[in-house]
Amino acid sequence: MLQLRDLPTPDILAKFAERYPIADVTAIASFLYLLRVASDLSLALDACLSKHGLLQGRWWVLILLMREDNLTSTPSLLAEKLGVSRATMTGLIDGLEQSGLVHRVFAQTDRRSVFIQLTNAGQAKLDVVMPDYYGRLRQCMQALDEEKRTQLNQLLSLIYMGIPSLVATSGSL
Amino acid sequence: MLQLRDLPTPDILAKFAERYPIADVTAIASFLYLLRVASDLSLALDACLSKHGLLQGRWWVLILLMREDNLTSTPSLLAEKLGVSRATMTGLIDGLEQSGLVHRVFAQTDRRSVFIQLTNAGQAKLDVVMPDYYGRLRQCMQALDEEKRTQLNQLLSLIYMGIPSLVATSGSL
DNA sequence: TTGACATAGTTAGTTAGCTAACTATAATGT
DNA sequence: ACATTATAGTTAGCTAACTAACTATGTCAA
Repeated sequence: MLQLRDLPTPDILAKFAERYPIADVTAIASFLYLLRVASDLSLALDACLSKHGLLQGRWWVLILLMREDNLTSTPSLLAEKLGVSRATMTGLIDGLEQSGLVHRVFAQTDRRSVFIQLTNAGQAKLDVVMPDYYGRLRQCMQALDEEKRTQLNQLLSLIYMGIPSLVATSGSL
Repeated sequence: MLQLRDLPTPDILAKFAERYPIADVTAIASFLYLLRVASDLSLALDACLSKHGLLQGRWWVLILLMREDNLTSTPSLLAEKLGVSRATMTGLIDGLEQSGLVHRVFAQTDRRSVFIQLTNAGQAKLDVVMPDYYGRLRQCMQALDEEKRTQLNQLLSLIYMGIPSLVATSGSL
């Protein structure tokens, strides 16, 4: 996401702010640091999952299936919940089915539709991966007490609400 | 990065925590929200840059060049600073050179090496893109005063220091 | 009831990243 | 001096994402 290693130093920010006076240097610094921390977290998650032979996309599909009471969903719903295209979901499911972690069940009611079901092997895989992931995440976040976590969420949601103004065509929104 | 749209609801988290007692639900919630906000910010940045015909990777290269006093660097250094492979940097530079935003200058001292220089067109492009980006970013972050930004940076750095324990093979680090 | 449109899933082709291998050049140690 | 090793950049081939187009099926209204 933000692979940039060399975040701007204060003097670089000052130099850019001189040429572009609209620059808000503390906004830029916080923004870039946020992207950087999140990006490194995502890479660390990749590394954690790869030890179990999983990639983020496929892992999320398993989790979404486990959320369902009958461990079953459809490619369209999964794609929507995961925020990927249906074409991408086809590929994710292909990979998971080849590994035996999910299987396709053709629907009787709607012959266009397919149900994707977590297999026993898929549940067993999660039963190994999730405790490892949760344990590591607990350690990673242990420096933040409950108050700090709440504070973080509040700050993030302030930024989140500002996102439309980063992308908006003009003053709308 | 984290494309997941459906963040877990409190009851889903409770269900998972019941099966996996090591789970730290507030840690999980903050972690996922951080990834989610950062991911949406990155997508918004993509959208902002695409209006100017740029992609994040190429844009960062232009910025890295502008940081240099002589507007010049080498593919290896650029790759290292951007955190991509040298092969990827070759592709980024190819694209920028075809757009006339940078050009390659062969080094006399070391005949293996190439200098990458920002062209006038490249600087002109930045002079359009950067004020737009900086202005939008200022708006996006305006809900956070200086104190909140400092707070955010501190919370992020606590998480950042925890990343090694997310990826570490065992108790080391 | 049937023609137009909508929906579910897949396939094909593109893209931007990666690793590994390659060419050319430089540096180093015996 | 010269064989070995390291470095700079590129090329080739892989992957996982995307969009667009396609097949099959379902829905709905004139």
